[in-house]
Amino acid sequence: MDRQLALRKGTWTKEEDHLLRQCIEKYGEGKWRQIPLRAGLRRCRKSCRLRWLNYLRPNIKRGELTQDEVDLLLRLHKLLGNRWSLIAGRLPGRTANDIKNYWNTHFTGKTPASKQEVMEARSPVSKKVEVIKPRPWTFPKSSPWLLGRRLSTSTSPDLSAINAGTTSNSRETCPILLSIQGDTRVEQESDSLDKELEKGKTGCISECAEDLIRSLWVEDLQPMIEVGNETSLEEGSIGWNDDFFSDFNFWDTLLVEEELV
DNA sequence: AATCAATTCAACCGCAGGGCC
DNA sequence: AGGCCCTGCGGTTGAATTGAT
Repeated sequence: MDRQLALRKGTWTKEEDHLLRQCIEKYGEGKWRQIPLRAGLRRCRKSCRLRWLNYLRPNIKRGELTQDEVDLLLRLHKLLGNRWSLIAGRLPGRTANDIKNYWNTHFTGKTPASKQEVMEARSPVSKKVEVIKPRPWTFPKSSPWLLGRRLSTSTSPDLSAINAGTTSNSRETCPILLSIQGDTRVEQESDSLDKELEKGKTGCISECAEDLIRSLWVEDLQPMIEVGNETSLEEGSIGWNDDFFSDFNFWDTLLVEEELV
C-alpha cells in the first residue's frame, strides 16, 4: 500500500488540530478538498470539515445545555423534527452534532420513562404531535416576509400590542399565523391538504400549534426586531434564515391529531 | 482494585441536493 | 438533459469515560 495515500481515521491529535486550525486561519473555510493538502494532513476532506465544524471552530460552546437551551430544543424539535442543523442554528455556539447527541442521549429509546417525564414537565400542552419532515413553504403575497425579506416595524404586526399582552390571542399579532391564514402554497401541496381535509383528518389549526408558533414569534423572533438591530436578522446569522423559511412548512406542523388539546 | 455495564460524544458513512460543464 | 463533483446533513458506530458492583 502507498503510505502517502493511506488516510488516517479516528481521534484527532493536538498536532492535527493545530495544522487544521492554522490552515483554515490562513485560507479560510470552504474548499475542503484542498484543506488536507494545504494543511499537510492525512485526513479526508469530510473528516477535516467535521473536525472544524464540531470542535475547532471559534465560539463553540461546550458543556451541558442550559435549561433555556433545552426548552428551545424541545420546541424546535417539535416543529422541525430531526433537522439538527436548523435547530443548532437557533442555539448559538451549539453544533448540530451536539444537539443530535444530546437528543439521542436524553430523549430517545433507552430511557423512555425519563423522556416522557421531561417532555410532560416541559410541554404540558401537547401529548401527541405528528412531526412530518418539512417541505418547501410559501408565504402569501401580502406576507411581510415577501415585502422585503427583512421585517421592519412598519411591516410587522402591532408589536406594542403584543408586548402589552392585549392581543396575545389574536392571529393578527403573528405574521406567520397570518401567512397560514392566507396561504398560497403551490398546487401540489394544496391538493394534498385538500385531500386531508376531505378525509376529515384535520380541519383547522389547533390552539396548541398556534400557541407554539406564536411563542416562537413573540419570544424569539420579535425581540430581535424590537431591538432595532437589523443585522440580527441577516440571513444565516442565527437560524431564522432563508433556508429556515424555505424549508419550513408550518402546515405539516399543524397536521396534528385530535388528542392534542 | 478489578471488572463489567451503561453512557457519552467524536467521528465515520452514505445519501441528497446544488452547481458546473 | 445528464453526468460529475463538491458540500452538507442525518443516522450510526465505536472508543473513551463514568458508574456500579
